[in-house]
Amino acid sequence: MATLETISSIDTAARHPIRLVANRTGLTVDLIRAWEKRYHVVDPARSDTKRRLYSDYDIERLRLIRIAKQNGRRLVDVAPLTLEELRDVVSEDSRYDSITDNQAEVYRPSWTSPLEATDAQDDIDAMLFAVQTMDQHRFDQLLQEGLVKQSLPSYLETVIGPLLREIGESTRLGKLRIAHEHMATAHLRTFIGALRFRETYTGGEPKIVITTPTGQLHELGALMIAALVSVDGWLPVYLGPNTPADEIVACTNQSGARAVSLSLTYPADDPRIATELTRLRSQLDGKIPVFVGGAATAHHQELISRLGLESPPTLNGLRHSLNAFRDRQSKEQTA
Amino acid sequence: MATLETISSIDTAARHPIRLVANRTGLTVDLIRAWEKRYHVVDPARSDTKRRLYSDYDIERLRLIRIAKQNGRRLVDVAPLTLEELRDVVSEDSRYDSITDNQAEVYRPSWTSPLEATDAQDDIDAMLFAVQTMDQHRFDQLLQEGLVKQSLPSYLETVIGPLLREIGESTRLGKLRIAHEHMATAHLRTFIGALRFRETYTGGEPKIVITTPTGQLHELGALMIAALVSVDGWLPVYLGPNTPADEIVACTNQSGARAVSLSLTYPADDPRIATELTRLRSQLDGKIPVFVGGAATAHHQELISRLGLESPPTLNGLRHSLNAFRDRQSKEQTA
DNA sequence: TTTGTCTGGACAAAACTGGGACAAAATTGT
DNA sequence: ACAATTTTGTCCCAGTTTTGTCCAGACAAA
Repeated sequence: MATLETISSIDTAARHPIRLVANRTGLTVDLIRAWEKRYHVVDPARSDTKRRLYSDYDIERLRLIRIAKQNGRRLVDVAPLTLEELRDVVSEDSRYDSITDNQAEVYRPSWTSPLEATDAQDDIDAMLFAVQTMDQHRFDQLLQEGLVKQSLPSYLETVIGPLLREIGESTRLGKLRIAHEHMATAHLRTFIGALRFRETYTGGEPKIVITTPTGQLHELGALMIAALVSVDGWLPVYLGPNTPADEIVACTNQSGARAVSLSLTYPADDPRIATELTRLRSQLDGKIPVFVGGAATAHHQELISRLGLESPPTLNGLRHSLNAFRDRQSKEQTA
Repeated sequence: MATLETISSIDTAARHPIRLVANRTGLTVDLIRAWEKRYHVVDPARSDTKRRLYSDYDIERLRLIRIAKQNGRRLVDVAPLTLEELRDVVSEDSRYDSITDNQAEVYRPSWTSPLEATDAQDDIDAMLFAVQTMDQHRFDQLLQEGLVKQSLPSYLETVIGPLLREIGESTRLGKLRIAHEHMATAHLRTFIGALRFRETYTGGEPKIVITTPTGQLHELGALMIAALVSVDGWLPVYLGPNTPADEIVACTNQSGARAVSLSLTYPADDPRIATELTRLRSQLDGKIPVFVGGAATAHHQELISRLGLESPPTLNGLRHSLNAFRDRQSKEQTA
């Protein structure tokens, strides 16, 4: 279905110079040539002066191989595969990857490998510095580069989330100006928003309404959730911040969504949170679960459990709960 | 209405000397000539004494080629392309810049309707329908496709702007729910935000701080301005909505921006608009012009003229004012 | 006069190519 | 666990192509 469409849309015309291929794939020029020399990973056409000319097909191949390598495959093993086989391998690996991610969460609570830990903190520090110096371009660049190093879910959990918290904290402490925070927020909004388009849309995905309730104006948490769940094959119906409970209900009904997720961050003690959550739960079909997340959930534990809402402690936990819910549902349907 | 003027918003009249072209494109005078000599990148008209005279069209071409080069294209490959082809190439490249997934989702088929002149209203209606039916995917698709048909400035002016107004109006009249408006806003935020990345940063661009003052929570107008001015070689320092005057000043000073632009939309009668604008103008270096735009400017004409702010009536007007300001400045500098 | 632009050509830096070397990292064998 | 082997990323070289910059002398504009 989607695969066919994807394949057919890849142009086999050779027209891209090696530099552009390097840009797009994140490989170095040297490496691309080395792979060709040793394993004939690709066999680009040539210009009349022997310059390499790559097709979209070649680029896709290189991209997939790079990901496969990152997942632990050896170049010798993946080099001879066709594009379709590569796709299979990569998607299989990423499934496995996400499982180990979750297990890792359970097994090692906080002391993630020293390498990864320092890496993430280094990245965050570099980003904070870019924000402080108002170096927008550098900030965007760092955001992009960071994503290359790991899977989207772990990136959101280990880098973007902490970054957001540190920016908020620094602003409160006066280490950053409000203007810095605004700039960073605007760029993060654009960056995370763009992530959602990376996932494929086939039409069959279960939908989930994602927003923040009335009074909660910070949307980045909700947006992160939207990006995250689309990785696992949900289709987010993203409503931005500050949506009244009635509207969430109406939207859920009209779109046929099977779940709702809300992000609560600031202000944490807004009394509207209680009234909105209560109204939402009472008006919404009981079969539709409501997930809440964000820094402000801690202030509302009692209410949340009384209303029967779910509040997984981390993004990964949310991801887990959602997938479990979906699997349970699809099992019930077939039975 | 404005259709005729804006569609041909790229002027083919030849009148710019080579120095100005160099200033605007960030290329050197020598380089522009070399490109012409070797690849006929542009073919400027000549004065009666053989001076080169470039049109806006030529400038746009040169800008795009510079960006294409930066994306890894070779001059030989891009030199013979038409303006439209160049736009395609550049937007394709910047979309795939660094590592992205899934070609199918964003790959633009080349068979888009040749009917360039189809009424913008048709597009808007289709988009409104997609919003009403909560068909997010269709909405995104329409936004993308619409952009192919015309230049970014005219697209913003003839489609996105009117679309925003109609969505707002329809929501007020009850034809759309708040949820619909929220969904549309969220997708437009992502879409317009992504547009800014089409332009590349070279380091030499003059900066302009863009935001909305305290109390103005709608950021799309400001974001449109940011996308627009980056087309003309400004580097927007975008701060999102709701920024206090002090912070705007601080940001302008730290970033070394040469201008400020504010978007005023809703609520139009917020008294904070007056106080914030007054404070901004008094604290800001007098040499830095402040441009205001948006639906709410009409309510503050008297204040605006009293403070000496500029309020061009349309996006295109803003564009022209800004470029005139820059050209005036660069002339003063060389003198 | 002084400054800027024009043409044409020269020159040098940058980028690409094929080939190979080398060391770090991963894997295998014992 | 340790050494041997293989895999893999990076770098260097010399030769070619591509691309940016500079120069000289003539002319035009301020």
